[in-house]
Amino acid sequence: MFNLNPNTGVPIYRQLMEQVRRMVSSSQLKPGDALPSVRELAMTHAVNPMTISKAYSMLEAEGLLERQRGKAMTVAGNLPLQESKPDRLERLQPAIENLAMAARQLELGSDDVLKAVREHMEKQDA
Amino acid sequence: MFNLNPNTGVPIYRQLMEQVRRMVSSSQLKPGDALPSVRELAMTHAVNPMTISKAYSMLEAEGLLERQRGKAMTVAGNLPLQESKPDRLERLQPAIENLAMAARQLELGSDDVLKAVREHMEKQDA
DNA sequence: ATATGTGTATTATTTTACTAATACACTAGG
DNA sequence: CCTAGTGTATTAGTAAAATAATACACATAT
Repeated sequence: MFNLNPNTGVPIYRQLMEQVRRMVSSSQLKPGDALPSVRELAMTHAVNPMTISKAYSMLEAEGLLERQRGKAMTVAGNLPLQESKPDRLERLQPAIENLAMAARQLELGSDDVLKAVREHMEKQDA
Repeated sequence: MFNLNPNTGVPIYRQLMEQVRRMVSSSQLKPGDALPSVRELAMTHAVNPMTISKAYSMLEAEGLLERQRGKAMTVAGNLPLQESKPDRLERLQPAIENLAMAARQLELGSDDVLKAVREHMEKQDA
């Protein structure tokens, strides 16, 4: 469900927060949906439970998740159903800027970059 | 010349290392070329000089840079002139994978992603 | 020689991220 | 009631990242 890589330099709890935000934004996680348990995520990603709990707590502080004693964390109920495509494209911008910077420094033109992106995403769908 | 953002979670010295590697790979930095001085980079990016020095030292340990006492750091002289396009595309992969993951979680299709990338890169060239 | 420019070593401090091992409060099902 | 499942608090420790303030060794141009 999530993709947590401890070798990117990006803190694990930050990776998780960002990915939850995206999936809520696209309604792959809808209001009321339960999130994977802290211990389960910690197990499958070989990470300390408190690292997961930290991400969940910060998302609750943001108002994105709701906490109920003794039960699994759920997506907050007072959220717009799905963000518009422009809003989701806005969330994609940092990844695009990062890609564009790398391409510029590698002196790869938009044609080469677009081809590489297309090939990767088609492989993904298959 | 470089783009160092302290808010991404990625350590500054790692950002710098990666960007130097890319520009050497594309021969925007050629063997013998001097790099910006530690103090200059530290000033313009509001960063501690030792943070820059750490990146330079690690790149020297990699064999990418050469150090000469009292003089500026230079690109090592024993490097292949420019990496092939396939090799540079290989270096682009992490940025592509990151973009594809974000798109998948945002439920944005390849058409929308490609359009957004194209628009961003065209704006860049202008 | 002197001044200015390299990178670096040193020492100390602060902040952040992550791990570890327990224990607690609560919910739900048998 | 009891057990297994939630998230969390607690306390402690380790490691990484970045800052800060000096000081050193060397090169280069004046």
